[in-house]
Amino acid sequence: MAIEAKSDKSWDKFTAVNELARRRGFFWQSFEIYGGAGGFVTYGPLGARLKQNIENKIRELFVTRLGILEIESSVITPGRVFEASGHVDHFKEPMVECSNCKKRFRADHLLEEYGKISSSEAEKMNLKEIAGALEKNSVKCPECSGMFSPPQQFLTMFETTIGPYAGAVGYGRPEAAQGIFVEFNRLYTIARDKLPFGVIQIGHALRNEISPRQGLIRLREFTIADLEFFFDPEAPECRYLDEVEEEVLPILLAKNRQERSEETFEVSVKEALQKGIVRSEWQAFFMAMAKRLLMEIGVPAKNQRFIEKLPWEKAHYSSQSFDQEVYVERWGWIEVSGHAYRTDYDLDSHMKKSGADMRVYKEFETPVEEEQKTVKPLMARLGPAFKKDAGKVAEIMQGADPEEIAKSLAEKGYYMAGDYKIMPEQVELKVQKTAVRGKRFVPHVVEPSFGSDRLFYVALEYAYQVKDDRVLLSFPRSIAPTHVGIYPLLSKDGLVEKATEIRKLLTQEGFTVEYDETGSIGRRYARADEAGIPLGITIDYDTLKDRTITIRDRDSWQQVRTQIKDLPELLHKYFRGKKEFMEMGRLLPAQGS
RNA sequence: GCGGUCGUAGUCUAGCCUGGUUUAGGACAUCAGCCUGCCACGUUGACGACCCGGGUUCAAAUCCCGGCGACCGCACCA
Repeated sequence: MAIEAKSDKSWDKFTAVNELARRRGFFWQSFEIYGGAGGFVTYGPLGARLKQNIENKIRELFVTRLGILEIESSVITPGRVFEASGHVDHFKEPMVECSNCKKRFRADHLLEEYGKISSSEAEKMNLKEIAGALEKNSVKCPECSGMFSPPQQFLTMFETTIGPYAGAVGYGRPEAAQGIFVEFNRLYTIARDKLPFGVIQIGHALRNEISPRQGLIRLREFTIADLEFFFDPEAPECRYLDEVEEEVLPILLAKNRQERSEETFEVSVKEALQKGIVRSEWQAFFMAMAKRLLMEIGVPAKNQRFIEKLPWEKAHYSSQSFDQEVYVERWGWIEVSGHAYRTDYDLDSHMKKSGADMRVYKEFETPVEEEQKTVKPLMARLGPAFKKDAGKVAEIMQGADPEEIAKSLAEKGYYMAGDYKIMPEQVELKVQKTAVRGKRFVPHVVEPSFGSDRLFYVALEYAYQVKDDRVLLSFPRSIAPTHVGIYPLLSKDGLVEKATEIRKLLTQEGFTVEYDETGSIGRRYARADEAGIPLGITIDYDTLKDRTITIRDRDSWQQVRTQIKDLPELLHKYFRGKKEFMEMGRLLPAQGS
């Protein structure tokens, strides 16, 4: 318990939160009966509900309010998808181990530092080449000058085969984003061929972390909320910008980070865009939304910041990245969301790999007149000249660049179509004027990506409070896993029956309710505070007389008295943030023991 | 993966060094009563543990080895 735990020197919030979480059923490490497995957690009843509530906040913010489309795709993904996306190449690291001191190093980093090999060069090398390069440059262990073991690749994606066929390699997705990109064409149609539009997916992702630690902060299986927002790079304006312009973003710039400065500077969204700190309006918009999301789950603005990623820290697909970080007691700043400008990288890669056309068509406001040279083979002349090869010749010419044909005919007096010599009189050169009404292009993407488990953790940590040696979880009311507790003051004289009635009334209204009649009333309040239940309804003898009850506030422990019949409406308003606790009834004088 | 520290009921912990004293002790939580007119009251009782495997020994929670897991540091974290 918190009371004893506090006197312990090793006490910190992380430990306390994890302990409470396990005890009260928010989450715990999975597979405990088999000794546990690192990087996997089970969310218990309260945790599962809290997590859903947080994820529903994301939905409310993006799906409901902005009309972002939500999809759900599979975790297991054919290998080609992640070959195209670049993950197969980038999600593994060549590592060497010093055979003397056993320290492990990234082989490519060693080559960059001691072998004067550029990072792009080092990245392209295979294991043999790396081994060779290490030897050639006589790279030794920087710690103890020992020799290295042969380099090995460590792939951080979970690999499997799809069906019984060894050749059908599949991976557990390390992000939900690719599930959106691969379905782009269909989604674009469903969005009725209009940009901009966004698609979100909240689901599990897998990363075979070398050493997952830190509880919920780094898991091997976790929930990610990836939002891919597609827009026309020539029309990059964000239509909701005015809603967030004045929102202040605390930003730690890459150039300051390189000077080892931790100084964030506060800019409004508007300024950040004007000064070019954030390059995309949509990205700035989503950063502002992310800040609001975190505030809504209980993290004050002063404990949030955005850091710009250094070039080598950025994901392979990103042209500008910011991490949203939240301050937690144990580890300092931890990432809760990433904001990447993915440009057209992913769609372009899938186009190349799959052959599917993922461009969208854009009509110009006014059609553009374009002059185009065309070559028309005159079959009447080609026929007699080439006999049965004439068809083939015509085909070659139609595949060739008309400009080149014209140029050759003009300069040399003939044109070589493969092995065939074409004379000017065998073709008709024309300049054709066409009205080009639009063009095809690959949309750009900005991606906000939230780690659901980390949001969950920070919500828990920020809700954690100690008041008079009692623990309470002060969740914002909109994410509280349980809405109201219902308590008969005593378990006799008809109070239980009355309480049961009220319980039924409120569950039918859709509230999540915890009914508790065991132990003293104080104990039940304490239990409820620890589960983060914002309101408690107590049924006492006056209830039987005048049909009123008391509502108790978790955070202030104050009580108001009100009519049972008003409860449903009052509670609905309270949980939608349209009524405050003190407005729900007549305040009762503080009751002490 | 490496090094250090550690692993006893739901939670926290005593015992381990120096093997037998233990039917493994306590606190809190939980459950069933009694009590109780608003903040972990009191009281009676109940439930409940030596991470897993092997070894040493007449005897292992205790000593040794291996595994798993946790925390810290190193490395890693697109």
